[in-house]
Amino acid sequence: MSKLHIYNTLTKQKEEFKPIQDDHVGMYVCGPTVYSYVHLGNCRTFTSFDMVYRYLLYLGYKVRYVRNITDVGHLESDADQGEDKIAKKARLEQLEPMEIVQRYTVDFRNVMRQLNAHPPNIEPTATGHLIEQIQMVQEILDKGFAYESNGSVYFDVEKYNESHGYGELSGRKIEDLIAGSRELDGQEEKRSPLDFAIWKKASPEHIMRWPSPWSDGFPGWHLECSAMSTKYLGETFDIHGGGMDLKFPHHECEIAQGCAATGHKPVKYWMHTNMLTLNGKKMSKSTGNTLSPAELFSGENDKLEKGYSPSVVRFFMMQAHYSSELDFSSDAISASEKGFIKLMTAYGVLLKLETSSQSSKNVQEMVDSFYDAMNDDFNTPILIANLFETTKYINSVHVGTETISKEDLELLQKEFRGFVFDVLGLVNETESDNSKMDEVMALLMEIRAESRAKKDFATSDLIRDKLQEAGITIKDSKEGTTWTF
RNA sequence: GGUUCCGUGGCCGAGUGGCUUAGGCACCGGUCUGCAAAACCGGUUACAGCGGUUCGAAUCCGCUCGGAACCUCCA
Repeated sequence: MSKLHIYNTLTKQKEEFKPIQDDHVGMYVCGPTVYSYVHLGNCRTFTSFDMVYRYLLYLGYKVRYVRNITDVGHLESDADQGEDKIAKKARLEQLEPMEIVQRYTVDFRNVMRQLNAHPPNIEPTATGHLIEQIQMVQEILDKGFAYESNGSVYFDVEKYNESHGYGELSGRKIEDLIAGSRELDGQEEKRSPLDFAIWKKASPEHIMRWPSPWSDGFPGWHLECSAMSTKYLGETFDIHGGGMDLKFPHHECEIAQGCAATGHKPVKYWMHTNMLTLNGKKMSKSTGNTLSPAELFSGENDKLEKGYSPSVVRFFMMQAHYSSELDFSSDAISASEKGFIKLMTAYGVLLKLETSSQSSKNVQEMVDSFYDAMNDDFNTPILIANLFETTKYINSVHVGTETISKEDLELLQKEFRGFVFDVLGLVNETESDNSKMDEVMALLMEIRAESRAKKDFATSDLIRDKLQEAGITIKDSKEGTTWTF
């Protein structure tokens, strides 16, 4: 069988995945800034990494998955003299910053739970790690890669570049960056426009502030991830993930901070997920081009005629590779819903399949194809294509044109279930565990069968049509009648 | 303006040198059915344009056109 390969955005090639420490994997993913409700684009990234996490677990790795909550520190812009996003929103809404943080953190966790994403093993917050961040600022200062200016501390990019090379991840050259940098207000404290704050002195009206050796202030843009990933995963860990839009400058700065503080690169495999677009453009809070999960699930929005369940949304996302752009549209999600139902129906059939002395197809090869797809840089669209090929086989066995042995059936049930539910993280929403409902339906099926036997099709069709209106579909076959939502 | 990426059939979306007619949705025909639905079998539509490399390119190179991300917070 193939081995897991990951496309490393640092080296720009697929590499065999070899954890630093035996079968233990450390994975850090940049989480959301909780200053407003998460939108579907945010969810795509976290759903993609949830799939990565799930597959690593499925392969038997012991994974420590850390995903932060950014509740401080991202500056609005340099022009704002360091006004904090959280603090700004707080003033607008007349709330305490931590109240804002709490509200949107709860919303975020709720949405991710609906999407059936596993919670991370550790979900650290920036405000909970001020001491670690201050220590890291000091380390970088001690190593000579930062300087203090008027109470703020800046990372010295040009000095760092002399010994380490800045821009490796994003493919940028420092000369180009200098040439392309814009003159902005409030930068006179910096030696170079490329330098970035790792500690920022708070202006008098700034709400979120902490004491430090340099000033009452707050940590810089990129420092929290470096401090927290180091604390929980060590100075060098296996996988660091995030959205493509974080590649520069955020992740570039993380690499620089890590190298400056410890002398070596912090991450072995960098992974970046691509954007979910709406109308061909990136979803963005600042431009308002967004669709919220709640709107999508309920259907209460001006973009869709109906709502789609979280599993359908998840399936839709999994039908594209994580590194490709994915455009959201009503037609696309609608097509995914039908495919999703087909897959779930096939799973139901798989559980009840009758066995023969031998299989008419090579089931082991099918199962291998699931692993091969995922081992090739988590290629979920190929996995799903292979699952649909298997679906055809399952249905053929059901109608008797193909056969399966007892051993193969057990294997296929285990792995099909594993990849669909454990790896892709889908939920079989068509499943009913309501025994009362089953009894009522059994009665209706019996009445209908009797009407059909008496050729009273008016009654049988009435039952079928009314149930269809209620969202329940009847399927007749030689073995009897079944029903699904 | 700079950096990077993309452009696949009616729609979504894999594939990156030769055999995947990927897969899903839609559509058409057939089997099954009291009629349907589902399922199964079969079919239709393709690699943005132009030029080059090659025995051979959707896949490599160049140009043109179109789109996206980053260069300011952003998943």
